[in-house]
Amino acid sequence: MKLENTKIQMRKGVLEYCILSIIARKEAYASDILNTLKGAQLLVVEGTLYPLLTRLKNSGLLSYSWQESTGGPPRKYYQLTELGEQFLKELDLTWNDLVHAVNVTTNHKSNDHE
Amino acid sequence: MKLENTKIQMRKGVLEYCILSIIARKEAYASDILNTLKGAQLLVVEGTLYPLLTRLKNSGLLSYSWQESTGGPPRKYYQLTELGEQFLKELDLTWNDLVHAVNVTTNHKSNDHE
DNA sequence: AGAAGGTAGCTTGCAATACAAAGTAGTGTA
DNA sequence: TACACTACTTTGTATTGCAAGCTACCTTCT
Repeated sequence: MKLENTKIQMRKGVLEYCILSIIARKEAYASDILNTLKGAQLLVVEGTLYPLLTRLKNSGLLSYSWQESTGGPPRKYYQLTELGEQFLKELDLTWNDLVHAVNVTTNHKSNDHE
Repeated sequence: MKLENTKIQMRKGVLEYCILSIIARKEAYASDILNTLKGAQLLVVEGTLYPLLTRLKNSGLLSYSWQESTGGPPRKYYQLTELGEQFLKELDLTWNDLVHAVNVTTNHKSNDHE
């Protein structure tokens, strides 16, 4: 039972929420998102992100537009749709419920300040 | 994109942590565990719990003993092994890290008091 | 004694998602 | 043109929760 695997499993299911939040703040393309996640110690790889972005787009939560980059290939910038913003609000509540439920179950004292 | 599905996905990966925590406090059998989880608004079904308990036992984190019940069939009570207790300590940290990372990413203000 | 009801444990097929790895494509520079 | 870098995409694999169905034990009722 690898701790690293447990981290991966715990990460499952919350990435959607994180990614929608990142995009909600400011339209972003994949590398932006990966770097923001990395900055928060959430290490995610392309093979995860791209299919996820596609799923969110196909579900109507995201839209995208192509934009020229300053010196490389064009980039696919994503924005939240109206539906996406609504959904994100639900996810805020859902996440909060989950944290509360887990902390109650584990009798966990959160050190989180925010 | 169903919100209910998102809840399920978010739940994945944290149940192991919750279950180990419940058992760490006091040895328990499956229905105990299900009821405790239900009490914390974590609805889990037998099809999830039994394979999970088996996996944890096979990984050396849990041990079990059969005990007579007061009026029904015998029960399988689980306890944490030494290894299980060590692992749970790691999970405490891991969970805390994840909550922090997600809250940072989502700019989430936790309403959790604990 | 047998049936019914309740409790307890178990398994399997399916769906969803993260990872690892490999590949394609556009732009700029040597 | 070839190479390096950036950006996007896809696929096979592994893991885990859910839904559904099943077996088995104990007690009570007929």
